Amino acid sequence: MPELPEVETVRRGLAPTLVGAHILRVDLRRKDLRFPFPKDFAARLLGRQIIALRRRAKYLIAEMSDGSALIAHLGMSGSFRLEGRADENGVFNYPRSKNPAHDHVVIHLDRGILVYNDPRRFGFLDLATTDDPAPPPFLAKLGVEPLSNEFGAETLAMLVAGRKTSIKAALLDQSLIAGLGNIYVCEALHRAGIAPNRPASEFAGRTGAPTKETTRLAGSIRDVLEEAILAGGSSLRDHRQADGSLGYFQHHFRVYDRGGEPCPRAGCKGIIGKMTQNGRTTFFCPKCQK
DNA sequence: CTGTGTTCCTGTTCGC
DNA sequence: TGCGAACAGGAACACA
Repeated sequence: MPELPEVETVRRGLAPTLVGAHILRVDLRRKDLRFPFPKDFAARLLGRQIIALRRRAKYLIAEMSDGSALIAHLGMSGSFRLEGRADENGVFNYPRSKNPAHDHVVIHLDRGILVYNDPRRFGFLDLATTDDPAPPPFLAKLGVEPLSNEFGAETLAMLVAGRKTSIKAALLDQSLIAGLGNIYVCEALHRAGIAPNRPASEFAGRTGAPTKETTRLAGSIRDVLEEAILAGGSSLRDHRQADGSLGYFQHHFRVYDRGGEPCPRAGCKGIIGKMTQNGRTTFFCPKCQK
């Protein structure tokens, strides 16, 4: 589920409750997720107040009153949920449901309970502290934020220059552009009418000036992310009312997971195809993506 | 340094 | 209907 738009949607959903909340208790229900929890993880969060909830690429960052920060990556199947109803004594209880499978971390706040659930455990939580000025290496390696002002056709052209790999693999590389995943790369390439297996370096432009294609691609990336965030925001209410397993944006996909269906581009008679690139499935229209 | 294949894990879907 | 195989939104890691 979680690429940049999903993480941003989660951030917006959590922020009103988390920002300003104090951490009263942290329960780790296993010793690791993808990685072991950092030393004294729970103890170091205790008593802190969350003063901001930010997003960097697919990471959520909860900034604490003491300058430390809780960093979360949802991997493939991670999610946060809030259990916010107090009992008659004003105490928040966990668990409220009988069988909370894969609830690995339970953070008790003064205004609710934040639960991290992750069946596949590809996600992880980390803590950046004030004693250690160097940001965690996985944040330091991240490339440009695709919705920032830094990102545009010129930046994209520069980033792919000299790359021997496909444009699809380049767009998935988090050290170049940070936040795109398999779905939105497929979607952006379709919108831009670009074949996923073309060499990335073709989008560098010959004279340093971005080509029309590169400009179109940069625009498509921005558009699809922004639209997905809007749709995610509007369907978050549904997500809360239902019991959690509904995706946010899948009805808006034009190619992803639509192999065999007609291409939705106006006037295009193509049929959406499927191929594998670098071990990931690519969906594309062989007719209008050149 | 760059590019690619493997690996971690469980749940869901697919094909026989 | 049942059951094993294939596959899934990610990315660190090992290696060519």
